[in-house]
Amino acid sequence: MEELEGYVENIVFRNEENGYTVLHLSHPEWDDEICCVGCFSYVAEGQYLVVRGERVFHKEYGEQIKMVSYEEKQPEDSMAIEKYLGSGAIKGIGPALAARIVRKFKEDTFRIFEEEPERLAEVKGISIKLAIQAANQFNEKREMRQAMIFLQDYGISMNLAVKIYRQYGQEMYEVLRTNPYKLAEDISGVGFKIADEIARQAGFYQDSDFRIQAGIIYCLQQSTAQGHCYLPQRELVDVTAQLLGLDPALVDCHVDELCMNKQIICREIGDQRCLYYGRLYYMEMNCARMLLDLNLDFPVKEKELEKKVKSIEREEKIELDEMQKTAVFQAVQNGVMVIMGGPGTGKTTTINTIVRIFEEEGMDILLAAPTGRAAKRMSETTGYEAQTIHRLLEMNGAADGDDRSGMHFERNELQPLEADVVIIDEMSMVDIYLMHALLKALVPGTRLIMVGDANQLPSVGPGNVLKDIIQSGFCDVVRLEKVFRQAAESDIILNAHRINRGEPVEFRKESRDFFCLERSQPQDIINVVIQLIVQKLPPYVNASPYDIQVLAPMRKGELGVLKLNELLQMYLNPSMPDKIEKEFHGVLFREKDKVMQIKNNYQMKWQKINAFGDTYEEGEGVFNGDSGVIRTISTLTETVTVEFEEGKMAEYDFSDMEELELAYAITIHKSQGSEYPAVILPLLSGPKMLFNRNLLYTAVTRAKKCVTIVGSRQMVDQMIRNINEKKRYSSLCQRIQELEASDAEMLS
DNA sequence: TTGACAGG
Repeated sequence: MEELEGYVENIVFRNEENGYTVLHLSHPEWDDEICCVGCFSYVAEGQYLVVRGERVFHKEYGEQIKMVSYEEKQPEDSMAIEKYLGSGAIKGIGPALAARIVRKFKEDTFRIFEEEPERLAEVKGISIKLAIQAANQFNEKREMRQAMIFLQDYGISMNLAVKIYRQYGQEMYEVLRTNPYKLAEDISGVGFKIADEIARQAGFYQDSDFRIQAGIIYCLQQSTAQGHCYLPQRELVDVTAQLLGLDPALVDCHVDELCMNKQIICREIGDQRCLYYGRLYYMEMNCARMLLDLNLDFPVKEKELEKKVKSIEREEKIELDEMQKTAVFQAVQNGVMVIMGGPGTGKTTTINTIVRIFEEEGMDILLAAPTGRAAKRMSETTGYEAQTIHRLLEMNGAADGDDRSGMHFERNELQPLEADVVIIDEMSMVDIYLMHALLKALVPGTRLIMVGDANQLPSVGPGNVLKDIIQSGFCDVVRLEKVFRQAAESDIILNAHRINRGEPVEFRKESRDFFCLERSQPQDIINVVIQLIVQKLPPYVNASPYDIQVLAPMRKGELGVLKLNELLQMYLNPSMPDKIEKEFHGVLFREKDKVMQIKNNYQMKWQKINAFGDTYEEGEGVFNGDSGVIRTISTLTETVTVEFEEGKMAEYDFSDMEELELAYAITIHKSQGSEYPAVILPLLSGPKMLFNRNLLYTAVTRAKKCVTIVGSRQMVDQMIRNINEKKRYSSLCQRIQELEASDAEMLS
């Protein structure tokens, strides 16, 4: 970590929504300006800053400081004061006036501004009016600094303090005194917890109305982190009461008041009162409306279409089965449709044919997926450029961490996507936010084709978008069920289907691709895993140990990814005198290690190099979930070279290493969208929320040739019985059905 | 207890 101080010479880029800023810092003693990057809540050119951060090397923009924290500082010597005043920090005062002011008042300048502003007019060229105005500005900044210090006493970070001050200004003190919980409402980044702590310090009662209401809203917001779009009243009241340490009855009577103030929304589903955080209610509602509006009929001549499909089949040397043909026909005829299918059911072939048909009509087609990797795979399998939905919609300004406040999409109802067809793959990963954003950017007349496997892991964000759409029955859904892969009669596929149906898996003695080795102690499980990956499986599936993937449900714990990686590294890639190592954030990376990129990086350059050392292909972009092997580590150039699939070599600066993780073992979540010859699955125990049917299904279907579960059979059965996404409260399905019914009524 | 997305 470095610390440097200097003037903000110029602001190269600034996103006002979230503060993401690129700026140049200068100092009289430096030869060159230094570029700093980060989320600066408030900056202006001419400010004097103390910046702490890491020195990194950006491939395009060179050396820069990645800001970790910063503060504004008042300059002290007269040179610095003059520079500060003259920098434009105070309106009406330029370099010339600043010089004159400082020549007169020297080190006393700042005191004059604060205490005797009228004396500024003694300087030639400064009127009384300008003097007062300048002093006011100056003092505003001082007040801000005081406010910062005040807030920091409550344990509030600098960044939050700036946000709070920007929101309320001097009224901040009043807000803090009367209702600190307002902070949680008005300021993203201040949650109930921080507000509650401030309130406690300010002497608020445990059962104050403000506290209870803020608590209810907070719990509703928090429930979205569990994937809910709403909570039944009973459940909401119970969790809130628990959080606040109060009696449920006391909480319950506040719910109605919040509904009346429209702070939360209440709707009945069946005989159950459901409470929504407003934004989510409107999102579901709008999604339903937009989906229905999008679902136009496009009449076609079936004979001609059939002919076209035939000729594509001939050209591509493929043969579509009945369901695939149905999918193609529906795609052409409907504004909205869903294609569902597990791995190996021919989704790719179907998408390809659909793309070809539309292409021959000269239509504009856009392909996208919710993750970078899925998009990349879509590009590879279709031969058309696919991108993340976020990029498609030109996302802007998502801040780090959980703060989604600044995030928005440039493509929306005002500037919709210009396309005839939009095809989205891996729809199961799309949450209600993303769906809403996508739909807003589509106009009726554009076809929306959604492809996915509803049995995979649910989306990160709230909602059961794909399942709700399918269940609502408003559009055509084609289910591809026939398994084309050669392993059609394999136990992997059979068991995957059993898992889906909720039946116990069969471990047949004579099975050739689906095994369970029962062990009850973590250490035994680890030993078996190592034995499998080092000795037994490679010859069995005819692959190298690096092709075999260990998948674990969790990161932490005795059987977590972190621990497993440490051990597997020891056995698969032990330390050797000639292997260079580099520690980063407590993890040791070594040459020949199997690693994975954990963040989309569109700038990362890669090249393919032939046996003579010549580059024969190059490009950009490494995606979240891509795995590779460390080829070289250079302590001299401070770089790590990683070889990804197809010999793509990418060079990481040491400071980019936060984008890499060891990948002998990865979480099942991370494996979604990838396939491996063999999968080893250590399963023993863990939280019920996580150990569910989807997770097991996702893990099992990653394997092409062989699945080996090591651990508890009982846990396997438990997971199959544990359908927890049923517990995701969402109502997109109901909203669609309601609107569809009322549309029909209007027409009749 | 796990997770994605981007900007000069």
